[in-house]
Amino acid sequence: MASQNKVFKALADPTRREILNMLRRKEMTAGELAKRFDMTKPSMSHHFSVLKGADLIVSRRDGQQIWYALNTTVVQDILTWALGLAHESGTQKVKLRTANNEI
Amino acid sequence: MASQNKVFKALADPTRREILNMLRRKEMTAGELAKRFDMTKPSMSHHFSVLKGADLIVSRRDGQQIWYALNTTVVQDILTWALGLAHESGTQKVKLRTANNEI
DNA sequence: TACATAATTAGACAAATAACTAATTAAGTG
DNA sequence: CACTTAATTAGTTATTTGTCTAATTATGTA
Repeated sequence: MASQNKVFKALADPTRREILNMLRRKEMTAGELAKRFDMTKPSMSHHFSVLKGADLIVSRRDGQQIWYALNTTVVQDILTWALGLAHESGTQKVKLRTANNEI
Repeated sequence: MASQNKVFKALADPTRREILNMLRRKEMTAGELAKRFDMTKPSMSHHFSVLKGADLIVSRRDGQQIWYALNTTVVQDILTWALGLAHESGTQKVKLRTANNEI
């Protein structure tokens, strides 16, 4: 995990959690994302920067626009952390699968 | 979930995450917990209060001591949230089981 | 009651955070 | 080049957060 602390600090803000939610299905540009919040673009830029610093999102430039996408690897790390809490360690091994039995 | 925002704010501090980790296996008293951190008891008390406010821990008094224990229900809520992020919703249903196939 | 122990509450303060406006960078277009 | 659009960076400010010391509450015991 990038830095566990950066990840949890990033998740502490509701705007940033909502950004992650919006990126769940598809990548989006900074402008597209910003439009959906009642906040200035510089403020949104700051949130993108915090999410990037935590490795929760990745970005790429395409012309004038910057596309942001969820980094599911770090989300998996959060899951692993929460699983460690949820199930007393040592006594139980955990498996995490989809309905189709994929990892 | 108590209030999703309170939960994530509570998780944002490394001391509080460590407290949760220590409560993973067994409940502990405020004093026992406080001893293990390089911090005053009032500071620890504050962290307990934040964790309680987020419903991440529960407490009971036994004589002079207050016992704290992890509330695994809310930890499950965090898992559910992270699962929602990790797997694009709609296309996949998720199951979460232990090695013994318990829920 | 008087004292000790466990823990919290109150209040102060420095550091971190999230928001804004103004300025800047980068890319596209006439 | 001049201008527009997309986005970020710089700098300011109010609020929140984490820590401390001092005071208080609650319980147990001689």
